[in-house]
Amino acid sequence: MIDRMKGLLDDEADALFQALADRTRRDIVRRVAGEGLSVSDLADGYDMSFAAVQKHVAVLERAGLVTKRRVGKRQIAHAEVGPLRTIRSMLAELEGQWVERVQRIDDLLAGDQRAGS
Amino acid sequence: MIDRMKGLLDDEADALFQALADRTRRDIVRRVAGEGLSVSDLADGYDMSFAAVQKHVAVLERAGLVTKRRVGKRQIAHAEVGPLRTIRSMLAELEGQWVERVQRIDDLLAGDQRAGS
DNA sequence: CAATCATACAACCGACTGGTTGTATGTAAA
DNA sequence: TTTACATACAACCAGTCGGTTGTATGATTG
Repeated sequence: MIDRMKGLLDDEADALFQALADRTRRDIVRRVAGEGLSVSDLADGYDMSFAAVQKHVAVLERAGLVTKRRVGKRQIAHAEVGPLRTIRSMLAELEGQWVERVQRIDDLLAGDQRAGS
Repeated sequence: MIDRMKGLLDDEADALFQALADRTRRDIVRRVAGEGLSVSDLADGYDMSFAAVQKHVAVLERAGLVTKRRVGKRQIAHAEVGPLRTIRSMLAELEGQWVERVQRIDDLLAGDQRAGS
């Protein structure tokens, strides 16, 4: 594994953890997890300006956790589950000595879903 | 579930994700995962001052990811695996394969996912 | 077309972060 | 006790973050 690749992985991990290190952004991910929501609909749910919510969505988008799809004049945000699994496998690695056991549990719980990032 | 408890959980999640949102701190967790390491031994591994590494360890300690145990004049840092599992279950919740079940629980217990930051 | 709604983005502000250096304290060894 | 080593902590600095307001652009509706 070349050094540059490790840097990229670290960049991705930085972005993912940083994106989730804010309760509003975690809540946004939860709310767009099922069906998508427009940025305005999202913003209505929080006691802050539209622009603030928009910036939160932008952070999630840059981290790859959310994608937007334009529908008419609205921009619908959807959660991307792949990066979440990436984080979970990173955490599994961090757990170290328990990594195999945990991974086995994950595979069981994930069931139909593929496990690689 | 009272509102204050959700706030505490959010505080914990904020601290955990924030603590892991730095590659040096993730590396520290990796390095102390098996046997512990003194702060100086840790600091030798990074191209930054001892004080900087010490502050990273302090952040991990505040988040509960690392504990220190004094041995002689050294302070040995150990990784705590519990909080890592806490994060992993939070991520599992976010992933949405359990979204319906989780949503039902949330609706029963609180109803208000919206977090005024 | 004009008017309106949804989004984007820039500029600004206070607080926090990640690093530095310097100094103080505690423990061990001579 | 003196010396040296390991840790703690305060003060400082530049950059980032989470929020604000204001303005501009895009798409839908009258």
